[in-house]
Amino acid sequence: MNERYDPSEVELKWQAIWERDDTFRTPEGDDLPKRYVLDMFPYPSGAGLHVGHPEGYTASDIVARYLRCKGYAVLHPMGFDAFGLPAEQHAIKTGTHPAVTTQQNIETFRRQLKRLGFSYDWSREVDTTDPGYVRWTQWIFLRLFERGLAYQDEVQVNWCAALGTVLANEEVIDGRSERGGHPVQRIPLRQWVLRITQYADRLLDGLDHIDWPNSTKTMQREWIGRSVGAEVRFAVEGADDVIEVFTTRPDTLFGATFMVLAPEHALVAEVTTDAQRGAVEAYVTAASFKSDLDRQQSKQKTGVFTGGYATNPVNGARVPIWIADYVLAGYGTGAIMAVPAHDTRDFEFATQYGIPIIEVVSATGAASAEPLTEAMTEPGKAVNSGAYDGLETQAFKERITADLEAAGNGKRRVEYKLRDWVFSRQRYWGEPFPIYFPVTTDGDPRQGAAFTIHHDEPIAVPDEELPLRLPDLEDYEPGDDPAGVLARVMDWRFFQKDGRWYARETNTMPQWAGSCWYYLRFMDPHNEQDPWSPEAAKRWLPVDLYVGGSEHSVLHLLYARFWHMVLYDAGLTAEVTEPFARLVHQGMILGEIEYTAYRKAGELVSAEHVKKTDEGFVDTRDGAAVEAERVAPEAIKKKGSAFVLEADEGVVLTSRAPKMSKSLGNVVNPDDIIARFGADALRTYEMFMGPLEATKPWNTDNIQGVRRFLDRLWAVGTKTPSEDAPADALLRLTHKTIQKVGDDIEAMRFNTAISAMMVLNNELNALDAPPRASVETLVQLVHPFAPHIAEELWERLGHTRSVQAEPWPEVDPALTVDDVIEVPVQVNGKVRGRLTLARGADEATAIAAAEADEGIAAHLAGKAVVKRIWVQDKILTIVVKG
RNA sequence: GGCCGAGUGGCGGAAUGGCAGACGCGGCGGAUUCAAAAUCCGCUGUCCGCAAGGGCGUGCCGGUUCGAGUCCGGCCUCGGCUACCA
Repeated sequence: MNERYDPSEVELKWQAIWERDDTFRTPEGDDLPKRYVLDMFPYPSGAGLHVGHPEGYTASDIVARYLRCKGYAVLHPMGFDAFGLPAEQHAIKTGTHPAVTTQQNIETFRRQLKRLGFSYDWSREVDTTDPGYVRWTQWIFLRLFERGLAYQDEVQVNWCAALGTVLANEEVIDGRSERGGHPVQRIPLRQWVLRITQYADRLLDGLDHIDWPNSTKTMQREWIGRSVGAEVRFAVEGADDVIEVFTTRPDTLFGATFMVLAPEHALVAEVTTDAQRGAVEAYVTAASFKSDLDRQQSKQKTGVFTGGYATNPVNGARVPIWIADYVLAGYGTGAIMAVPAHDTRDFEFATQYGIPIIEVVSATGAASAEPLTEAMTEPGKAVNSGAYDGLETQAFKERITADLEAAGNGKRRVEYKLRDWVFSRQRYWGEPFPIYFPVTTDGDPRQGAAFTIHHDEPIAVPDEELPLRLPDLEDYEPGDDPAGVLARVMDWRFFQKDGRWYARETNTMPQWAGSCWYYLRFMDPHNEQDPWSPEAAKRWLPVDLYVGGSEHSVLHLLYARFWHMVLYDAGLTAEVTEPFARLVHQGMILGEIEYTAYRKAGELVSAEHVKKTDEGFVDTRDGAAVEAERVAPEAIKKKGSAFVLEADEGVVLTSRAPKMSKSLGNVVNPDDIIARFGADALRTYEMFMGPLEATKPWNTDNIQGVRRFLDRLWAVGTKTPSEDAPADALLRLTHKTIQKVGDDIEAMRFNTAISAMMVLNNELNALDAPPRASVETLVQLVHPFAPHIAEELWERLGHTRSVQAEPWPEVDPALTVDDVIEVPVQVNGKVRGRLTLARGADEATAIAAAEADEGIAAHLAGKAVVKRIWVQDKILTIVVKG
């Protein structure tokens, strides 16, 4: 017997060898077929890797290693998405330059990733904050700018004057800043915006041709939110103004009993009568202090009558105009025709303010006898609609849209929920925009001379001057200028050229910028002439497998697709329209399962009486507050379908796995796990936990089981093997295992692949001298999962080159099935016996054998056989009666 | 409210419409040991039974089928995402 398995010794040894031999360098040339296997690169936070990271990374690493063995040239790179707020906030607190913090964090991440034995080609590492990378991010921005896809606009932002900063929606609570509780107002601020809406239809259509999870495609479709309807023009009474509305239900035009403008709508002041002006202005001001979030969360609808009226173009009816914040300025035209009978929101509003409700669609084609009690939003037949009565909804929509168009009162219109993408941030730690503006000044603005910046004349920094670098700062605190931190850096901001003054853009790009194209840079990361070469694009695009969390289902994946399409239009993507051909999301890893008991004033309360509310836990019987208390697993037993306290069986507990979080103190650190069990055990355990896509609870006891598997594998691999061919049964098991593991890797069912390997391992472990052929096959199969132990055993089995360089074991299909099989026999749906038959035996043989079987015959005795169903090599079913 | 997903032993989980519970954890028993850890072997859904054997079992109700964890319809519970988009 050889020495014990010491993971850290084996793992560090092989990591050094891989590094020395450059084992995972991407092959040059294009003689091998290619596969591009990509992970979503991490943000290198100060906390280091958590156990969620290695889950997706291990999955892709298994596929990458497997594909190399299958004869593919594999591109499997890693990098860092390193711009972002935490480093900037750290800088504000400590004065440390974000670049310094970022580099430290990257080093930690890189070390941790290497310690897990991932087969990345580290020579291709990218860091989005590296000026050599920023240069090309800026270069791509300029391509967008040239194409008219990047423009400036006044966008409503959450401005907090007290903090001197623009806040994200999540940072605003009840109209006040999350930090400090200062008032926050919606103000328009000049921003860079990307015209993603121009690509809405292509982004939608492209989804039909990619192998992505359905849920993700659905989310993107809903995010884009294409809806077809009509634009309808309502003339304002007593003025020349026209209010345009967008509606998906032009067939309900006869039921429009009021109109609503968003408080920000341009015509609000125009239509308001003097009598109503005070109330309207107060409402508009109040609305400007509410965030989108607040508006949506308030349950009750509010609004004010403007005093003005418009005319319904189809019947000349007089329609009162209201303003209300349930109508969003940013969608459609910012104005609606309200049809309370057939829209839930309008119904609610009309009911509240006593506005008439006119039914214009009914299921039967006859108007209802009773007043409606809720909005009827289903299609049906038109009523109360003049000449259109009786028309089906769909036909009505088409007819009236055509009629409106003919009369000049409207037209067909397509709307999207998707907004253009606000692409600037008032922060320091991001890519500066390679844009500057002419300045009018009577002196040197850096010395305090007055200046005017002509933002309407943006000028691109020439490509050859990129990258435009960030200035170094002493102080990263946001200032009182909404234009951003960089606006204070006068020496950087202003410069003279040909005797004229210019000012740089002081906004920076959002974190998404770098992650929108990193998969392209990986193809050709050291190219100094171009962001990547046409040859590289032709060789590697598209990404064949992209693995990452479903939290990026919409934004990152939509933005990256958008940029890719723009770059496609620029002729840079080798005619590949979609960047990520196949996408897989790894599931979340939760903390260990916890059991919770509840106490009210010290007394235990059974869980069925406890309900979680926003304030905490309460007793549903009297509404009293209840405390949650964690219970150790030893103090628990199962009773029926519930868990109860062993000491008091009347007390029902709840069991659930909470998310890992610092505040719960249940975060598992991969470094600790590697120290105790080894990287191979961690990798294999994370794959063994369950299906890759599923949310799964962590359980440290279970990793011990995987470690035992590796210990036994070590025992098998270090025994002196037999040079004889495997016995028939073992040979067949070996081939079945090759088949299963290969199939499972391709379908990314790693948990069942591991269990198949465990079965073979257990068989081999029972032998004193396991046959070499089977042992070597097992080591090869294990290699993508637990590469270090596999390399070590492969070497000990007498091989001199890396197991990664070996071709994947061949399956003999004839050996993946047995000659003699056991076939169950059912009588009336219950298994009553089993037959041992030659594979391929016919029905007559099976029936004869079944009837000869004593146990089965007993169930047939005295009964009439109604039917026999013989499924070849699977099952024999006999249906009897009587 | 909407969308997506999931409910199977004490636990994580297996099962192209064809033997439910593979594999692993935990538990119980045994071997080894002076003893323990580690390791190895056996048992382990549940109920009845000394046993042979049998009954019941995949959240609930119903359906399709010779046969349903799997397909269909209706619920319940949990999780994630999203939320007045006219």
